[in-house]
Amino acid sequence: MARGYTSDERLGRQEWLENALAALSAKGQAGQSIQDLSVALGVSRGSFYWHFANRDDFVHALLEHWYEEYTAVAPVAVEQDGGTAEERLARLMRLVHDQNLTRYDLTIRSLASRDLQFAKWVRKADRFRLRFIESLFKEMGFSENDIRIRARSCLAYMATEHELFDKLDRKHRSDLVDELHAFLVRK
Amino acid sequence: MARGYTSDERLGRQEWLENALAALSAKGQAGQSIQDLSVALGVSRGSFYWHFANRDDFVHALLEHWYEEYTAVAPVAVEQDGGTAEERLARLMRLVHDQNLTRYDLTIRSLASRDLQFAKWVRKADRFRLRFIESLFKEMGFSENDIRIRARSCLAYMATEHELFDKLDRKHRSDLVDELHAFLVRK
DNA sequence: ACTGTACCATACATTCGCGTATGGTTAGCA
DNA sequence: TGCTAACCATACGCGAATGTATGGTACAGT
Repeated sequence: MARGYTSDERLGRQEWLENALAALSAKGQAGQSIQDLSVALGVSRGSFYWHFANRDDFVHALLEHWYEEYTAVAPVAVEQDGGTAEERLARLMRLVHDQNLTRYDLTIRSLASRDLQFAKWVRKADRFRLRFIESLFKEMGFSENDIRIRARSCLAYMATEHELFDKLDRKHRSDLVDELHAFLVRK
Repeated sequence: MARGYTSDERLGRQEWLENALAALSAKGQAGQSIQDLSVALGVSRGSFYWHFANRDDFVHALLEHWYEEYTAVAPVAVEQDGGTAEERLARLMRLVHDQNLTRYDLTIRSLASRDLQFAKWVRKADRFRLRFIESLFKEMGFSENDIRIRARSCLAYMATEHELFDKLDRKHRSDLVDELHAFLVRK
């Protein structure tokens, strides 16, 4: 009683998902209960059960949200500005780095490991990313072998640079992305 | 009562840790309760609490076990056979791939995300791996820039190839490691 | 003013998981 | 044969988390 809503504090389903992603990644494996998530978003568990039927429904929605917002968007944004394949690859790498699009990868993979049905979203994302990067190297005229190894190097690096190198030296992480690009497109 | 032990079924602490790693990585985020772990190892929770004081004690021991058995061992095995830096890098990459030394990386990182104290083991492993790989490229005579980018590419690839590429095409994963080596040491 | 819709809080009931206490089984050793 | 250490099972108490049921607030439309 007498809590006094302001419409700013009320959440839609998309806001729930996006904020939950941030909360999950921040608090790690702890604080992943519905109670903890709710208080992190400033609401009660009643809000959660309004938007989601149960925990599995929530996780499934979270995976789909992540796939759309953090994987599917990148190639679209990169392709619409045109340019050579090298330029588009450079823009992709800069985009992924600058927007930190892989920041939730670990959290998502950890969540998805609970269930084979969940894991499908992750494999779908992996396949999608790899196919797109490979298409860029193919357009540059590399051999099948070169396409495979360069695309996979690029994917592995971009998917883990945040986790692996953030704490080691965060100053030059941005420059390293550009240098990696030069290294990968070298004939 | 009347269960009838055979000494094969009884577990030491190290066996507990090693088998728990496998169980955790197999069952994912689910089945990570002490109950689930115990039944996966064919014992009851009483066995767990004989070897470990509580859950945190177990996780801490698990991280230390993982660091020693899956990270610290590799450079030792590689260095003792000598050879050029290129040969040692090739042996390292083959060793990590063939023994699947990074197979528990994701599970470990997920566990370590619970606590800052836990996360120190992961960062220690990341630093250890990177320093060793960098030392090999340094010995090959690469510039500081080349050392950074090649060592990081190597580390990122080896740490994730199992997760990223296993389901895509497992037939050629082994060849890809050799091709990556050739790509990374190219002047 | 009235009504429906969207969103949220709170109070249950129930199950789950943790940690402890206690007793039991085996192998080795004297 | 007796004793001890290592290892395990089971039962118990308790707090935590899940899902549900219910009532309440705000807003938009009429």
